[in-house]
Amino acid sequence: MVQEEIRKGPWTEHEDVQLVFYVNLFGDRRWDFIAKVSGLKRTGKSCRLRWVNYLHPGLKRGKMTTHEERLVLELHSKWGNRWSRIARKLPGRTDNEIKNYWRTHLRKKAQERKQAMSPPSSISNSSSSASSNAPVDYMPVAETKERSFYDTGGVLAPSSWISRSSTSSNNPPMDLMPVMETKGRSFYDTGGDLEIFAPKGKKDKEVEESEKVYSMDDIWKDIDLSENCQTITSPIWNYCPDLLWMMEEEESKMFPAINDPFFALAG
DNA sequence: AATTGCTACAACCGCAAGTCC
DNA sequence: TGGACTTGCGGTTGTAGCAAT
Repeated sequence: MVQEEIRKGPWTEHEDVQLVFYVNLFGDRRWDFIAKVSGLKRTGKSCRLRWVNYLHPGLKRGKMTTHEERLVLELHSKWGNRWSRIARKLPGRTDNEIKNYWRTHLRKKAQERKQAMSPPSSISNSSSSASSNAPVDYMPVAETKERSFYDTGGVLAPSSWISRSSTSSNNPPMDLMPVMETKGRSFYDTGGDLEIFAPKGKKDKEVEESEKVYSMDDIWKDIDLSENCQTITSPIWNYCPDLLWMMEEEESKMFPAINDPFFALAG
């Protein structure tokens, strides 16, 4: 069999646009299907990841607020490395983002906290073992230069928007806008904007549980709020605000696959 | 100015759970 | 009911950019 070549590595802008288009068309569930019909030489998995972590319109970008930071600390101490679960409590943040943030920033904070709370007993001195094998990541952290991420009043644009030259460099510096502390509906809960393909009755216990703490009323209120205000969305949407109508116009040119009989099914 | 080490984050991998037939 | 397939999750890696030396 001739196996089709699978692309890996950084996504190009064109791939992003294409993925956004097809997700709008088919919803954000059937990733293998999307990967196939879109003509992207990516796996469904890869498409999903790109969407969830980068392209989803509900994504909040920019620095974690102190509120979010505190929340992460609290929830992590409660749940451990259940990143997706923690992410559900921070609308607009992804599990990946939180995971990364934890590793680079909060591990130390958590450890300090823990030490402050418990008497200084025998603290293991394995500071070099910042290895990822450690169970819950309360690692002793060697004395390092600490950037004051706590007192960033303003919002710094992530370097990826400013100076990354490869994948996302062409995206706009949307993070220069102030980050609003809004709580949008976590996209993990929704299965995306289009739920036509979403499996029914799949609401897990965790979500229900989380709703006890963060009620749907709150969530929808927040959505209203964030819709009225100018929500910061993922870059591709800022970059191509008129993406959808543009797509309609361009689709036949840009994505020949759209004319496939396949689309008759979905349309 | 060049080098080195660190930070930030996108993306991949493997596994487990869920769904479909 | 069980096997194949898909999706979701957590862990890990790769790399660009920046600051310190």
